[in-house]
Amino acid sequence: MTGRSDWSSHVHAVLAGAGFRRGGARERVIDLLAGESCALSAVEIEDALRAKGRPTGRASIYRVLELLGEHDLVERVEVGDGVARFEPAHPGGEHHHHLVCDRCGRLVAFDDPGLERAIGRLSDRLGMRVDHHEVVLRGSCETCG
Amino acid sequence: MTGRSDWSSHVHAVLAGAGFRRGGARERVIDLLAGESCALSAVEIEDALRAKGRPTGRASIYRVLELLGEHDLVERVEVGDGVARFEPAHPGGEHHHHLVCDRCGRLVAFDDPGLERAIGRLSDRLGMRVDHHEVVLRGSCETCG
DNA sequence: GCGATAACGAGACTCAATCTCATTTCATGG
DNA sequence: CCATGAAATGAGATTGAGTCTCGTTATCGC
Repeated sequence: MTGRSDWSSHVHAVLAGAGFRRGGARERVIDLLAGESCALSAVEIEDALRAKGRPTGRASIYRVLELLGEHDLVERVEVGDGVARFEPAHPGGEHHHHLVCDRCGRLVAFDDPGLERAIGRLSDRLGMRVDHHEVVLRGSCETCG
Repeated sequence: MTGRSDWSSHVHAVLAGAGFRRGGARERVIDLLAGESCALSAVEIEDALRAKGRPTGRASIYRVLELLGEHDLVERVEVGDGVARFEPAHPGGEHHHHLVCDRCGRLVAFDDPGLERAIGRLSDRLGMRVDHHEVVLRGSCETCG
């Protein structure tokens, strides 16, 4: 199992290896993401950092997220409300997908090996290189059920 | 196989059955969608209608798309560029998903029974009602391969 | 036709996301 | 240890998809 601070050091290792300097904004965003389990939007990150007394420029937050995304260090999740959310991407490749509750809007994470296998077989059949996939289910969560 | 004008009459039947009046904007959007195979964004619809000499208000286009969506007459597709796209949803429930080419941005449609079965089994396992699902693959298309 | 009301549309508005550019910070070599 | 050039940052302007308002227009049951 890949832990939280492990992700953080993985991120630092990758970025240092790619020749990037360190910077305050980057550290703050990485710290925050490392400690959050659910996906956060850029605006939520901005608000959370300000609330923690570590205000950070909007442009920097988007820049950091873009950088992390380019290096496959975060996963971008879009559930149809026009807002992009981000969560740590773990090096092993294990990942999960999301169910969006249409009643309360809550985001529920799940994983399913059968689904992953089906997508793997599909990639082979299509004969195209598939680097990434995202599955979004819509329905109602246990609370709203 | 469900044809184009078939979708159009299905839409009219559903809306008439639900007690909606007809209106110019609605007809224009439905006509356009019925004739297009790929998913269109609201802005693309606005531009296409204006180009065809049938200019239609933006608010009306969004209203029509929302109405069609509420009645499962269109499928909303989001591929991560922050723009919602819409395409006719056929009554049988058969649908497809999309691969987005990261090089040229092209949208390629595909369907896969194995994937649908995996999602069906997953819904059962989760024990939550799953009304809808969307799968987006990212990679490179045949042209860019 | 007439009237109630649904449908429409011009344009103001919201807000996530992007862009600009001046300032600050880093890390390297002298 | 500090000068220096590049990278990183951030305040604020800008963009653009999407929403909202409200007065006007069209539909359809009577």
